[in-house]
Amino acid sequence: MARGEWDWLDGDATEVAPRLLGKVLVAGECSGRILETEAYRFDDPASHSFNGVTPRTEVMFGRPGVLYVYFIYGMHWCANVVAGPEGSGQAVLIRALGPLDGVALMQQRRGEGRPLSDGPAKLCEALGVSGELNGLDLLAPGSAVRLRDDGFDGGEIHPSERIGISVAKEKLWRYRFGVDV
DNA sequence: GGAACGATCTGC
DNA sequence: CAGATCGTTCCC
Repeated sequence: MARGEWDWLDGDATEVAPRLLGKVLVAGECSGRILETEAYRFDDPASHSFNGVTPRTEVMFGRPGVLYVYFIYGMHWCANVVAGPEGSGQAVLIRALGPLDGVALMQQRRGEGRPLSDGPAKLCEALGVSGELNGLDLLAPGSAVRLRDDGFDGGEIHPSERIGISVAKEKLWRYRFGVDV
């Protein structure tokens, strides 16, 4: 992959997901710290990639560090970071952010009084992420959405069961910091 | 061509 | 706790 500090994205989703905690997701003037992730592996019946390459999952089988955005329940978008190795069909769902920059705009997009980014679809709405950004390179400096590492360390990471799935519920592939940050 | 269902959120 | 709401996938 040869991207220096992001080489670790080229690995199993269950290793990449905890490592994404604490990193910053930047979208235009808005940004937030990643506080919750879930891993979806290629051999995982809960993963979109489980049944192979389809028009939707094509991006999941692409390069690590790419944004995979999917549409769910007829109204919501969710954002993932493709993990590696390339062609293996793995991704990490971003489930929650702690708002950093552009909070006023995020609140405007979400609606007054509504929570900003404590859910996968909420954070997409807050950051203005939708299907047209699917396949974007999160590691390119000029991208509309990108990842940043500011050296933040949130401490201990707690694995738990993933949310909203009907199969493979026993896997502890949801990751959060042990203490609120 | 049709039907079932989904990595969610909201308001009742 | 159920409704909203439609793309994706699979089966006939």
